[in-house]
Amino acid sequence: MSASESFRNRPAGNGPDRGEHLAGLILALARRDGMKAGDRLIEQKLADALDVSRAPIRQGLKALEAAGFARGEPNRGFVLTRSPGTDAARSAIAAVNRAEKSYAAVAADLLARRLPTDVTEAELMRRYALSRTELQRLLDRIAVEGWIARLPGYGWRFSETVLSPEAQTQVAAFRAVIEPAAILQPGYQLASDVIDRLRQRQERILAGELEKMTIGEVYQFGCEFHEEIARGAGNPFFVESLRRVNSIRRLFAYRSFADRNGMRRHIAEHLRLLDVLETGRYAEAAALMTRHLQRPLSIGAA
Amino acid sequence: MSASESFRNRPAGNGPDRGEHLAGLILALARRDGMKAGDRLIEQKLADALDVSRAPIRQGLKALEAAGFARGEPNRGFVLTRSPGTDAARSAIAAVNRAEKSYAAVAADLLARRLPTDVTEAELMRRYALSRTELQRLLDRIAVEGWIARLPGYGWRFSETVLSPEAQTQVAAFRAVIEPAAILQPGYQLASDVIDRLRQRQERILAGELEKMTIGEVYQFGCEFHEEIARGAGNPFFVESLRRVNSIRRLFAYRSFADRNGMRRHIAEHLRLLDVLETGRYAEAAALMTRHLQRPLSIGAA
DNA sequence: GATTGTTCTTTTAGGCAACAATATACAATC
DNA sequence: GATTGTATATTGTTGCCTAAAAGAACAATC
Repeated sequence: MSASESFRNRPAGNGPDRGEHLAGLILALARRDGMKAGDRLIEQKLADALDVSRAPIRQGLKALEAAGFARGEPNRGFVLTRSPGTDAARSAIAAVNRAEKSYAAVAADLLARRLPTDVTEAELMRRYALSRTELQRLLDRIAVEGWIARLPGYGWRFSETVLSPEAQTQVAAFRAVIEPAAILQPGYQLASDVIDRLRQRQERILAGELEKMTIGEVYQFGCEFHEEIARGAGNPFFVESLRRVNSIRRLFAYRSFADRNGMRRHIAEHLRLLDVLETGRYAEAAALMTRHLQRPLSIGAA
Repeated sequence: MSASESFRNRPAGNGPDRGEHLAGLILALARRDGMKAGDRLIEQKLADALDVSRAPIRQGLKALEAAGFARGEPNRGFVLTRSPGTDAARSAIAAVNRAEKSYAAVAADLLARRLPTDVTEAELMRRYALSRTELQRLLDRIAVEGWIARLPGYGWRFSETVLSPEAQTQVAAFRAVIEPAAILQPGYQLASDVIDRLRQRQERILAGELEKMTIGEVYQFGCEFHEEIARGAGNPFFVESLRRVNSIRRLFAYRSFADRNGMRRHIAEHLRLLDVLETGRYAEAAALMTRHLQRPLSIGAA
């Protein structure tokens, strides 16, 4: 068998090791649900939560055990051995897979004008050393986010407008319309358990987790917060359009840095917003949201 | 060569015959631009307009000649022989390709609850007799429109909310927010040539073309009108989100019928809107748009 | 000078077969 | 009765190869 032979038919997966990828997802889930060391990791529950079958979950659990975060015993399944909120856990989660890396690379290259607006698949495959399928997945994802589109013939075209320098301002303007309007929709309501959950998470961050979080995580939580608020309108199109612009914002976030003080004020505003929403004063909440969105916080943290 | 041999490596194309497909696109373009019999069909112009190279355009022109809509002379290219607004032209355009048919079939099956929310590619390939690539294109398109998404493992999941019965109301509510807000954006302006073009098209429809148009065309023109208005805000995210919901509306439009009288009033409102926009009275225009969107016109014709 | 006709290269898509990843069904265990 | 362990069926991916579609460049023609 030649050296190159060993690369033939290499496993598909979404990265160097599908198991590790899933380990990260499981850990992230455990973290989000506030699980502690000693809690059981039930395969079917995880599978349902992550929308996969038990097979890949199992691989993830094995990888998690190998990394020292879980322990498995025969016929008893796996148990979390460490709190998923530690530094080590975070670095394990942060072990991004190939797909994510290529995504970031394309975004960076595009923003730095190192890519032409029109590209062919073969060109991209070479440039980022991706298989056809990997590239297809990547392009599909980008297409859904709206900053690339298939040309009728061969090739793809990047959206010029969506990634222009003005895009950030335009996203802000768009959000300033959408988000308050969502709150003002007739029938708007946010279930009290949702409010509680959001409040807890914000408080946990304010209490100390902020320092331990990566910029990506802070950004992620911010987006989820705002999307959850918008969801109260009971109209998926508001949430959808918000997600869409958030995915664009994330592109710019790759190059932004953290402003911890601004974030504190920002999170305080989130909590205030929750208070007002809880009492059903929606007009006031919408006004608050409008003001909140006007603050010129550094990009990665709304 | 065996019988099955002749099907091996059959041309890619987007349907039974790529040439006919392009003939349709060319005809539609000619129609949209109001071309008449005798006008020259310049290859490069068509190629640029349709984002393709001259090669496929050429095939389209030949197909058009074969269908009797154009005549080609050596070293002179092609000339339109009939007005593209006739019934025959329409049926030629309506000769939808396989891709479009599958799209419509999936939409219909889904709306009629004949499809489960979770589906696998293999299942869909069998059901709609599509090759893998054809199916991938179809799924990608649907994913961009936002009513299906890839599952982490095998298979795809249809969005339950986006196609629920309430979706139409929700789209309306969303548009009622987005469209007037777009007009109210600071710096909003609609170039006078854009206004002229829109006005001409609307007047042409009102003058008589309406009777000759299919429901799909009426719908299409309506969408383009509204998107063009939104474009005046100079913010692509407004236009983008509008396009997105319009593609959802189109799904429901497949089952709706025409209401010619309602449409007349509708188009009259469009013209009135253009008048107000032309004079820069944006607040008034936004109010007009709000009212316009509140009219309960039958679905396929906004 | 613009447009068409022609040629040549690049790029993409299809089919096939092997294989890896996933899902599912059922037995074993706590 | 719920959960884990295991076997089996199904699904999706990969690589290679060929053919066709698209793009680009250039000559010919009006």
